Amino acid sequence: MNRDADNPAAPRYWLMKSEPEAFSIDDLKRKRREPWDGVRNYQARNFMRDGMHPGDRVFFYHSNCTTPGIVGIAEVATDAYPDPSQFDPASKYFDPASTRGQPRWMLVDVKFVRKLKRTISLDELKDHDALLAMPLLRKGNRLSVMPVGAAEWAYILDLE
DNA sequence: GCCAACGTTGGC
DNA sequence: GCCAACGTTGGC
Repeated sequence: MNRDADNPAAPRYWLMKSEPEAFSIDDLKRKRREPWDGVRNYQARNFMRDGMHPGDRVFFYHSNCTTPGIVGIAEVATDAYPDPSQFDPASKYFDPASTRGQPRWMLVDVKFVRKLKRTISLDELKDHDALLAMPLLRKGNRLSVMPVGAAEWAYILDLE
């Protein structure tokens, strides 16, 4: 995470996974903006809490589906704030160990930018040596929020 | 602080 | 639905 270290205001790039049956790019398009709730992994939380800022660009990735891959572009709309679902006993994301004084889980709002003209599938991404260093392509990786390098971002957009 | 058991993610 | 990979939990 030292890219753009000399320019903290430079836009950053991310990838966020969602299962389309739970929340798809079309859902985001319809709602235009959505709190990215339910992240319960510390590393993913840290990226949102410490790394994300309004204006950062996000690849929207569909996971756990027929054709996993990048399907659209979104934008970070807020700085991180406590995920309300952690306080809601009726939510499946409820965390009894979290308190409002010391919330454990943070989120950002994400807004729709556009769908890609086509899905750039995981299979296709794997075919490009320039992308092999991406955490997304590392075997066994389960992170749902991860940084994307500026060069990788541009490279992937060129595939579209 | 180790590590076995368990739960989850997510590709296939 | 299977299962590899990985994170978390909790007994000790």
